[in-house]
Amino acid sequence: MAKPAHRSYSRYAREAAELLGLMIRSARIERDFTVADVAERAGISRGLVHRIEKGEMGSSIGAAFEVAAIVGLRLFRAEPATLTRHLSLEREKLTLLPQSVRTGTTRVKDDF
Amino acid sequence: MAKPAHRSYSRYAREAAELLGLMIRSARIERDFTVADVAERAGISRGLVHRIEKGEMGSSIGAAFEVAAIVGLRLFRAEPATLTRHLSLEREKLTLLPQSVRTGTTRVKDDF
DNA sequence: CTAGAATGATCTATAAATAAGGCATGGGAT
DNA sequence: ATCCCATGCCTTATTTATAGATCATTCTAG
Repeated sequence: MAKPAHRSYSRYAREAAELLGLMIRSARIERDFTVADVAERAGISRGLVHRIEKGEMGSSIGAAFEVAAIVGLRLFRAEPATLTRHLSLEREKLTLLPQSVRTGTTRVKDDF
Repeated sequence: MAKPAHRSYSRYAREAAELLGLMIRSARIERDFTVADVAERAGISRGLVHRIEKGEMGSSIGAAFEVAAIVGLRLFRAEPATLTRHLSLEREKLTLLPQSVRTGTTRVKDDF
């Protein structure tokens, strides 16, 4: 069962989503794309593009990032090629970290 | 009717989602949080946190950004306060742009 | 090596997101 | 001012994501 109703979000998360939406809208307008244009290109509905631009928390990551890509918005301040490189670096970084987190023992921080 | 099936995404969008997931996982491990910890704090299921970290395109913006906030990941390379300021600036910027895009006439670019 | 725990994956119901269409409004061009 | 079209916002049917539980696997600590 999925019990939820209306979820609560932190201010940071809400503002991040709203900022993403506004940046998408700016980029879209600067490129002279209509909402319908972007929707068709992304293969999603006009309404969804609209909701993404409004920063609604329910829209999917896939749809939002696809729209961002279409309007030329650079996620993570990175060009496509740079993004790929960041990805490789992050993958490497993760191999150096423990693959599971030990929680019960709080030893690392306060065992002195 | 919603007709879709499996959507296709651009490489850029897919890599951005994967990168976000990996960065979340790195931040979580560095902070010694377990997946279950983060799920409880975010008010979502353990499975969803896992899918977000895998960069699956279907997860919601709200859940992903909330998790990012919890593990201390800075979205858009901005601290919370900075993010709020960026948001204000972006709002202002948008008031200066046209509120609807004229598409039919291709005049702007090639009318010389 | 063993034990315990975290992770990863799968399944079912339920909740939520999405598509599609229509309609009202407002902005922009003429 | 007028017309046209993009935008914004509903509603409904359908698809999809999510919760929650369970089980297998992999990691870590001892």
